[in-house]
Amino acid sequence: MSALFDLPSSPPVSRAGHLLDDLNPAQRRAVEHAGSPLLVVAGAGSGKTRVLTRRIAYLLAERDVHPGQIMAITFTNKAAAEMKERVADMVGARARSMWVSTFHSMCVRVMRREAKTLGMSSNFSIYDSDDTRRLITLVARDLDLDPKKYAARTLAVHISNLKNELVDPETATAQATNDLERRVAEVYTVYQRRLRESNSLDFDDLIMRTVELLQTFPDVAEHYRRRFRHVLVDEYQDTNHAQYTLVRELVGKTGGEIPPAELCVVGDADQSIYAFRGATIRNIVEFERDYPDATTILLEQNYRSTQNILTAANAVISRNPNRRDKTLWSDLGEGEKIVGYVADNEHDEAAFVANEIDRLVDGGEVNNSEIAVFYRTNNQSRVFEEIFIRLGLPYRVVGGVRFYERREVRDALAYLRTLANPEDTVSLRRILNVPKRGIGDRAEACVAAYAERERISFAAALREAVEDRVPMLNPRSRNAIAGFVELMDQLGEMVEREDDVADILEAVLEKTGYRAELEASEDPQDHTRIENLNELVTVAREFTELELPEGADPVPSLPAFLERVSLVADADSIPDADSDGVVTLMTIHTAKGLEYPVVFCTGWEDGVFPHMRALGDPAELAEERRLAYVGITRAQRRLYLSRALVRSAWGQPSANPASRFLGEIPQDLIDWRRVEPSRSAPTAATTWGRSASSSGGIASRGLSRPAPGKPGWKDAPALKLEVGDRVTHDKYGLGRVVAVDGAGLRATATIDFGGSGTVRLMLIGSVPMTKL
DNA sequence: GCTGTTTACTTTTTT
DNA sequence: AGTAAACAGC
Repeated sequence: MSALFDLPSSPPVSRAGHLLDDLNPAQRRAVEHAGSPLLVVAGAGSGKTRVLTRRIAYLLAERDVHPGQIMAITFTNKAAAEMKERVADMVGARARSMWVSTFHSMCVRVMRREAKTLGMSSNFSIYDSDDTRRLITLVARDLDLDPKKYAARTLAVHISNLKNELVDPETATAQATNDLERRVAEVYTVYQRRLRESNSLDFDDLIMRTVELLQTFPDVAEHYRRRFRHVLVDEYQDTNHAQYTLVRELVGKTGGEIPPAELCVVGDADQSIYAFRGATIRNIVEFERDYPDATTILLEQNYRSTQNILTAANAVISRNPNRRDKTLWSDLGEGEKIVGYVADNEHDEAAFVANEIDRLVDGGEVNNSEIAVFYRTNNQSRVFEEIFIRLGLPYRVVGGVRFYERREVRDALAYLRTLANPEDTVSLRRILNVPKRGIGDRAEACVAAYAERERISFAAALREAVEDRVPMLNPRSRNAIAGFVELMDQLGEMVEREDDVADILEAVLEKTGYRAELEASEDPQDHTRIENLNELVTVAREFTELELPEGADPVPSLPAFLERVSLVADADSIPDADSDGVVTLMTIHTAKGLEYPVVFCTGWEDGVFPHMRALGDPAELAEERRLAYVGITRAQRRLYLSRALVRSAWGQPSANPASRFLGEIPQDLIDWRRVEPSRSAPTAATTWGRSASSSGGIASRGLSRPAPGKPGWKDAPALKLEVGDRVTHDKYGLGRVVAVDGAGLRATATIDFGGSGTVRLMLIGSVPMTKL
């Protein structure tokens, strides 16, 4: 870009004025603040990105900061790219020497550079959650754990949590107090060893090991502290303990060799919706305690939504305990009322949404791309898709099964990863017999056992197998393995020659027969798979072509491509507001950070939203409420809230009470288009499953579940309860059933007793409780 | 070693 | 209802 901006001695004062001109006083203070650590509490829609980018531009223009001294950390690649672009728009090409990246890619960058220090090779693979789960499955099998009692996924979650807390395997072992914890520690220990042997790091390792690096090697830490004098962190409420520590290590301490870097974090505790992934609100809440001389600035003016929408959002979020008081306001006027709708069932709800979209678009008020439909869980998208297809309403679902998680894409990438890092055992074993080439479980186990015994890598053991040094291996398998090794060697030559990734990938698909197998298949799904693979080739092709002309980057394309692919999820696929005239469907989680003129927030039912799993736990319920807050605040002009009286889940229909969050919104803000039929009116018994011709009353009480085709209850619970039933308990008093689980002897009900809390009770035997 | 069948399990998922 | 992984039988 313009060379003008590259001159260090030209920070015209007028530019600074320009940088601050259109900011409100709080935003301006956040941009100008110098010295002490700064916390910007930025409510939804309060111009947080604008503050961050302006602050960076201001540092460069007004405070003589060199771009190379700036590190800005985000959570998504999309956010990083956007920030980089917006800064570049203001300051030009100088922006290129800043580090603007996600936590993970920042750590990869550091780890590649310092790999040797930690005894690793810099071509390490990065394992995503699927690879992680696979490796844990292998480890658990080796340890003879009962896969039913210790599911790989559960173990993975526990290990991930330990890593997020920076607990190493030794500490985990020492701290384990019960059977589960001991098992987890055991698996963790072996898992970590296997990762090391595979020259691989999982997502959590990227952070944890970088922290380890900085803490163990002061000179390394010092190098980065000298370089980065300004650290900015976006979405601070989403940081976990490891990331928090990483930031502290980067910034350094007062009284150290080097004065601490200037830290600026931006976030909103009310929008923390990733606690289940280890994010802790503590980091933002306790910022002032962690950094005693910190300054806090509140951004409360919202530039996105009308006041009615904000009032509703404020009302809901204010029910959360222990929160810093913050009230969003807008000068955009009250705006339209929020529209409420009570549907008979989920189909009815979808039909309402579709009709309403039709009406709004026909009226010329908005076009499809300005409309979004949100739901709590991905499976709720189906009904909307069905009706949108029927009506010919163009839509796009964001999220769900991702491109890079598709089986065929992962298989292809596993080949590439094996070629780039032969020690990557998980990838190697994934493709060992894909497509089928006669190397079955039996043969694989033999090789694995041999590798383990000889303390060599799986890849090395395969080569030994070709030489017939692996015992118990039948000759047929041996030949199959020889063929596989030969194939990989051929492909390996292309890697040696540093051919383009796209060419290597093409060769993989051809020589392995992967594509041929799919082409021969009758299954229509396999047709889609071929298309996905072609898409992957295109991505690879674009990648090489994109990298070459721009940077004088002599990096071979394979490792670079793999890194990009493992760290770039395709959340970029969210259509721009002005793109192709399509309605967007997604979960509320995915919607964070986005905004739409018209928002349909659906499924406001206790058990759906808030989710059933959250009902029993105040902390989880608070998170659901933040989710509600996020959902509401995505809307600019029009907000619709809907719920269904009956919704089918897991094949069985169930009647759900209204979401408690609905009641927290001042009712005068809501224009109810349709309400629940009055309870007192005698309602004809509703037939399950039949569609909404009747008034769609509440599930009648006492109507035991008709189980056609299934044998009757062998041990019927003493009390038959349905979600939504009201009960009175001798000890807890009045309550409402929020969930029913299990059958017969194991039937339990989760009951919200209001002030007395939510309790899960067995329904067997004499229950001190009566149904009202 | 491969394939068809049964069984358990289903929240959210920036990397 | 739909899936993915474990299991049984060829």
